[in-house]
Amino acid sequence: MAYWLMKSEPDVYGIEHLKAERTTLWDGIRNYQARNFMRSMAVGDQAFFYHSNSKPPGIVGLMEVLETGLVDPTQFDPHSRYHDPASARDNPRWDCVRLGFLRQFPTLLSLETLRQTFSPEQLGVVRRGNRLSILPVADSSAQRILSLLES
DNA sequence: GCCAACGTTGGC
DNA sequence: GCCAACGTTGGC
Repeated sequence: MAYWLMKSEPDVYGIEHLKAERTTLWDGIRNYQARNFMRSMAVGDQAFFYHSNSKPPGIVGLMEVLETGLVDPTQFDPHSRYHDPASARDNPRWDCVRLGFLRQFPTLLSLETLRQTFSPEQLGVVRRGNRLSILPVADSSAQRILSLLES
């Protein structure tokens, strides 16, 4: 079982939304590197939910990968901000995964604390200017994050 | 609002 | 294939 970190702006889609919905399609990813990380996800993997563009930014919860290799429907929706006219229905460019709510942490684990704990090599999200919205998290880092949240 | 750190696009 | 221009993310 692998760990991931997935960013979302809480105003757009936050942990509260997922808690209410129970599961969600993680669509709208339009970055090839992030897409490829999604493609390497397996059912049963877990992902930290990271609130970006919020005060303060940080990890707020934990999700579970329920389904993989799903076609992202928003690429074919002309009314969606994620519409991609260059993507063909018989050869979709973008896909997504279905995630399930596991838990919301009682406290937020801030980016500042993450920076104090991890180097950019250990945890990509702490690197300044990292725009990737989906990142792998090493097992040891995931355990460290979980232990920080317990204390 | 600024800017770092990219990714994308398009002319050549 | 190179590279300048431009766009986006996201912290501060």
